[in-house]
Amino acid sequence: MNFGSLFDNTTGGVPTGLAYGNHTTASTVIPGGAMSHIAAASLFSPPINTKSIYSSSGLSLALEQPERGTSMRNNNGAGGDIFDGSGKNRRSREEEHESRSGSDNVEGISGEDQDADDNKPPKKKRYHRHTPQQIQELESMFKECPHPDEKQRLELSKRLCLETRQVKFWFQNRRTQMKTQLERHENALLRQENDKLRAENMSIREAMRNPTCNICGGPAMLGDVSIEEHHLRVENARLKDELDRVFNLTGKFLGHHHNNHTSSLELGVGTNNNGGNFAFPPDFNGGLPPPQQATVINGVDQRSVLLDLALTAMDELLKLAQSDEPLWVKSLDGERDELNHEEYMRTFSSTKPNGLVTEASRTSGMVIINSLALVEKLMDSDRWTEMFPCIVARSTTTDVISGGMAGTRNGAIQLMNAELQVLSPLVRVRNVNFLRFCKQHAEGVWAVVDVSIDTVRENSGGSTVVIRRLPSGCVVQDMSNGYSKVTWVEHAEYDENQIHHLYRPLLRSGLCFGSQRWVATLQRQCECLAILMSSSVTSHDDTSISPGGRKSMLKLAQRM
DNA sequence: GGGCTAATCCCCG
DNA sequence: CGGGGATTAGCCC
Repeated sequence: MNFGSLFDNTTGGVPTGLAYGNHTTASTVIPGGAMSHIAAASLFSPPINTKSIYSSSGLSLALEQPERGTSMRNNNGAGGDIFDGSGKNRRSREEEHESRSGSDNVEGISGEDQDADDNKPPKKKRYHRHTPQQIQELESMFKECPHPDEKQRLELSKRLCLETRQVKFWFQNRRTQMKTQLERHENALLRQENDKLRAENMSIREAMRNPTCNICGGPAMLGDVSIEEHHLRVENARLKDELDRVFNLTGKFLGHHHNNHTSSLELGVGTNNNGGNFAFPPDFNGGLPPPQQATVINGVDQRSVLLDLALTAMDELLKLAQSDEPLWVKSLDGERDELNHEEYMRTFSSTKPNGLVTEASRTSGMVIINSLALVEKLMDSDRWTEMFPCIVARSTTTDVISGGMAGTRNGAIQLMNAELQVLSPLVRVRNVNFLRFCKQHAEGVWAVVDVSIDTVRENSGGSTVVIRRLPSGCVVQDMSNGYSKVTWVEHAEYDENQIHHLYRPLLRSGLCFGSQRWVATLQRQCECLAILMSSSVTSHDDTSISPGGRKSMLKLAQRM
């Protein structure tokens, strides 16, 4: 059998054999003539608008060209002119196929016929395309169910006059095609993403070649790290310079000179003035518990260093407390004095700390407490914490360098650790290590000075100083009316980058840790105590004071 | 030569 | 046995 006979056999009506016509006569592939009516109508009428119907289907793309071989053949089957146009060539090709397929059935659907004629070259496929109508049906079926079961395939094969295996192949290939399409789509998306990232990468590289400052928009000369490093180097040089001067002073004071030092001592003193007006007595310990064993670091007695530190700090505090303009300038609200930093640097031969922000303020106030009691409170870490609950979260005396002289706090030097706080969740607690030195300057005149010491004890040299108290503290002078005049100086420096930006203005104006706050708190606490002391201490019906607060104040009052 | 499609081969569950 | 991956064959551009 050949296609010629198949086509000629119009009574059979259907060239269904198309691919397998060699062995499958019309009668076998399309049983009976029942198919002929439907098939003749649906399969062989030329597609009106094939493209619109199949444009979405990859498998049916080839069908967009109805003049191609398959369609031509189908058209021919419908009675069209097979010699029309290029049809002649195709016809001859088909004839080749036909002649081949006539005897070659290796890949034929009916395997049992495979060796019917074995004197022909095997494995030669015939070229064949399903008709647009068949494709359309298959596509619509595929949309509903990409995996038809056997029953569905059988039904479809009958309806389309295709072998069930053909239907099976078609669905298999269609799924493969669908998968390939999806992969292509994904690849396209990935390529797009890749191009985008590549462009982004290029722009970042370009930006890195010509860095601009995010803040000023100008060219950035240095990266953040190197700026920080630069600041650290400058600060380090400054500290080394200060250390040299302090060691020289220590040498003068103690009668020996330290030539070499590599101590990691960081001094919070902003001045290098010699203490001058204060001399330690030979028995500086004053009969009080002897100081702890001298700590020697790199050949330097740390105790002597601390003594000198205390002296210079006290000297600075007194000068700050006693000077007026131009060192101090009244603040706008008139409630405190603000330090004239330039004058300060001239007076104390200080250098401006690089990368740090300094805050210095001075406030005076009358406080209903006598100097001895106040000194006692300041030198006792527990009482000090209770006195300034909103500023000091916690404090401990870590070391006593000197207990004072003759049973008093005069000359007492101690190392303390404290957590300074601002009652705001925005500002974290600042941990400071500092030296506190108490000295009586005259009858009824005392001064207590604090100055930060960082890494002295640990000798680690690696701690980060967030906040450092430069010589700060108070000078208290007894008044005749039971009050005393307290002059509080608060001088600190911060790494502004480590302070919450909302609090920078407050810090700069001293509203967080400044002298005003210390004095106000001191006054408030002492007034409460005075009230408690003058009224009935046992009165428990004052609901304006919390039980805890009352307890705390009673404790303080009883100690006074 | 590469894309598309029908069909085949082969492996695996 | 069917599904799916790999491959082949044939055709077209």
